[in-house]
Amino acid sequence: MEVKLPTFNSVFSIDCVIFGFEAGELKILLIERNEEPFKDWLALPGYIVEQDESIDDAAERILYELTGLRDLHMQQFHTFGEVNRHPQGRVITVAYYALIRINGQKEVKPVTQYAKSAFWHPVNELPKLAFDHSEIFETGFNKIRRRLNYQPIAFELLPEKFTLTQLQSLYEAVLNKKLDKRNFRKKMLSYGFLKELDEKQKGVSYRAAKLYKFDRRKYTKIFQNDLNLDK
Amino acid sequence: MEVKLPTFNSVFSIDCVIFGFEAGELKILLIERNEEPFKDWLALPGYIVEQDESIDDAAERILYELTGLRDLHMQQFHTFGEVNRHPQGRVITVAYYALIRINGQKEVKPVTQYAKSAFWHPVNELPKLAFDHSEIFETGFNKIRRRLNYQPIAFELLPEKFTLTQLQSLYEAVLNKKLDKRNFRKKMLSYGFLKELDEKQKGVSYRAAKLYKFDRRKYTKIFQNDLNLDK
DNA sequence: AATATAGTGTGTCAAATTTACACCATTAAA
DNA sequence: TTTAATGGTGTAAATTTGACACACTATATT
Repeated sequence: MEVKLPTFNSVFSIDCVIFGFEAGELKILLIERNEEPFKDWLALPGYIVEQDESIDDAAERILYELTGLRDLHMQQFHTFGEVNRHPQGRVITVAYYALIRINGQKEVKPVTQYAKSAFWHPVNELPKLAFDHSEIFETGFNKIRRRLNYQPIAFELLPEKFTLTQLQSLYEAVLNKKLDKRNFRKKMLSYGFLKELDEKQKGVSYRAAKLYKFDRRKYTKIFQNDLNLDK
Repeated sequence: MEVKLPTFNSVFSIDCVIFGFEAGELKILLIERNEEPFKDWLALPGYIVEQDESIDDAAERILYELTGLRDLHMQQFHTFGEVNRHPQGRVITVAYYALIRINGQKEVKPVTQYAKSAFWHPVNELPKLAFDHSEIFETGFNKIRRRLNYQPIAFELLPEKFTLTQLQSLYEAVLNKKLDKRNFRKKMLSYGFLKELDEKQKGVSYRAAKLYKFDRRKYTKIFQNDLNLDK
């Protein structure tokens, strides 16, 4: 079949808002750009979509190239299509978010030349970012804030085994408000998808807390009747 | 500043899922295509974004050209970017929804040649649509289903003056389940953003119901502290 | 050994919200 | 006048939410 489509000079890109949680603080991944425009500026990891890859595939590839991270569960959340959002031409960008356990070991590091470096930065006190990336970040942050209450996204940010206090402080960081400890625990445990382990926290200089695991099978069993919330 | 961007043959389009409510049924706008590919098929109103218009502007323009409808409050909900979703090349599409009062008078009618006709079709019993439009519709329908509970979208579908029974049957059509009349009314009225009018329904052959209006000012006053849910 | 420190883990009651449930009232048409 | 169709209303039980304080435990310090 012949291709009859108009051949505009339209460019598509992906930008990623990758959240992590470390030392009680919510962080996102930023890169230092190594290309014009906005050379040397801080930006969200993002790049151009190739002709022969779906946008979901592109999101994974681009994140990998700019940060070395793979196999995240990325979720599209908004498309930004203002005419002048890119100084060099028409670029429409699809924004994705993902959540990840920050692992002290695993260094984030660009695989391509497009970025000089990649690093975690607390979401409070973010500097001004390249392009409209500050707006993209805000939109994404609002998105996960809302989803926290009806999607099990918190557990993607925590280590596999976590204490209820860690879980609570994550909720507090995302929602930006204090929660009541007893009510929080009562509620979380009442859902029935947290599995209490026989293990305790280690290396703390105070009474060690019990560790829990998120039981995804139970979760989906409990919520299988809910509407599909993705997309 | 020189344009250095790659010049891929990427095409952007917009597709619209326009909901209406008539005779107790939820409907969407379909067009009959007048162009290859999928000539003569039914499809969502959609077309290609121009170089010099934002995607939000494009959505309004395209909807107008294909259906004659203007000034709807359109809301982006998802971007579809599979490589082979369009048989003639790479086309990424941003999907929008809008809600509108179906007005017996106001005929929907294409302004361009791209569509032969435009018409309302019940969301149950939808035929197979062109491209991946069936999937786009499903995604959009799920979206408004969810939003119904925390955005005042129901009122965009109803006439300015409506009865509580009409409001309830709209909720039932969107959520696809029966609701309890007394509880529904109690709840709706308790919000305080419905204004009871001194008027009654006319032309019915049974006891006429009171008419109500949605008071948007009160609504925003009540919910101004909520998170911004757009985007 | 005693003590200080820091965070863990737990229960109850009041208030608010949600749910289930049925019958008389009104209007127009037959 | 009767029938058909829908409008409009209240209460009680169950569930959920929200407020609230203190004893326990493990380690580090003296």
